[in-house]
Amino acid sequence: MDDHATEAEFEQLLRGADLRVTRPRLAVLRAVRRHPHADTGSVLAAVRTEEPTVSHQAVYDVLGALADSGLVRRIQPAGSVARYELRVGDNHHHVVCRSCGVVADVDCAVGVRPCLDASDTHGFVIDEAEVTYWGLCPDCSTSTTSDHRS
Amino acid sequence: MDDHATEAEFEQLLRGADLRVTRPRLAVLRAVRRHPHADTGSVLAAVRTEEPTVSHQAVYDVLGALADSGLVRRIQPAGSVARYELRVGDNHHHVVCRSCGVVADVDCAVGVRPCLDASDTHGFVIDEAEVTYWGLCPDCSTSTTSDHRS
DNA sequence: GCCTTTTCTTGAACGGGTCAAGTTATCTGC
DNA sequence: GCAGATAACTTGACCCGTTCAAGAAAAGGC
Repeated sequence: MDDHATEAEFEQLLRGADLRVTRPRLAVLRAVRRHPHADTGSVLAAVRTEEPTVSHQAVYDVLGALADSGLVRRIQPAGSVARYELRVGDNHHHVVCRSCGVVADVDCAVGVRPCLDASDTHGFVIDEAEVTYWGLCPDCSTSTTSDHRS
Repeated sequence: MDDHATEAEFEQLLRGADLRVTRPRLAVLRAVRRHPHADTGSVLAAVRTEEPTVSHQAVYDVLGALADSGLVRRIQPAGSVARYELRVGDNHHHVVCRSCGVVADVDCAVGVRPCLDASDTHGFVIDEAEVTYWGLCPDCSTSTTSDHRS
């Protein structure tokens, strides 16, 4: 992997968002890039493989700051904890497995801004339409017992 | 309100789902009908105005059982606790206010099963497409400070 | 290099939701 | 109607993701 190049990109991203460049932040960005849709705990674990001293609070803070500046996207399907991904600004959506909870990316077939024209918005000013597909992942749909969520 | 009629309907619904008819369950159904998109705490409070002795655990159990049988629908926008509604099976969606969190119903303009044809589903067997619109409610979009979420 | 401000560490606390054991109530069959 | 079987409810403890608060550390501007 050309980590030097992306490392510099991450720095650019942070500076562009008026965020200081710190080791925890770079480590979080690397972790989210390596583990798309990872929850906070997984990000923390991944970060600590490179930066063992980073606190869990730092990871919460960093993920919050990155999400606020739009550098990462936070998703949270019903019944799941918060998950994060680097893919941002391309209006893609997610499939969630009802059985094991795994998440995958889906490009919406309709186009760039699908379903954004709701029929009656009750006076809401809408800026985003988020689509979540629910179903069973390949593994869970072929297994004999179809539901083994804890 | 013609509560006798709907009371009988609620009984039918429960029996039809192989659920015993109990006072807590009827009270929860009434509460959800009266307070669409209410969270568990609000449902509990509403239930206790009629059945003061109902435990919080009972409300969790009842809402879970009703949701599992499809008598109520559970929604959980990112950053929100679980919310419940009686409107079921009509494939409607929700607008959520980014500022105050209020939820409103939206009939999708596209049709009965919008966006259900995802471009590449990675082998998932999809059974539902859930659309969440994000924006500002009328109150929050007209107030001077546009963001006062706690 | 120094100063200001942001960021991180430490450690406690919060709250929605769940677990578990025992009691109560609903329904079925007589 | 009544008794037994089983589903549902009460009580109370507990879990865990997330947040709060205070002080220490480090990044960036001068």
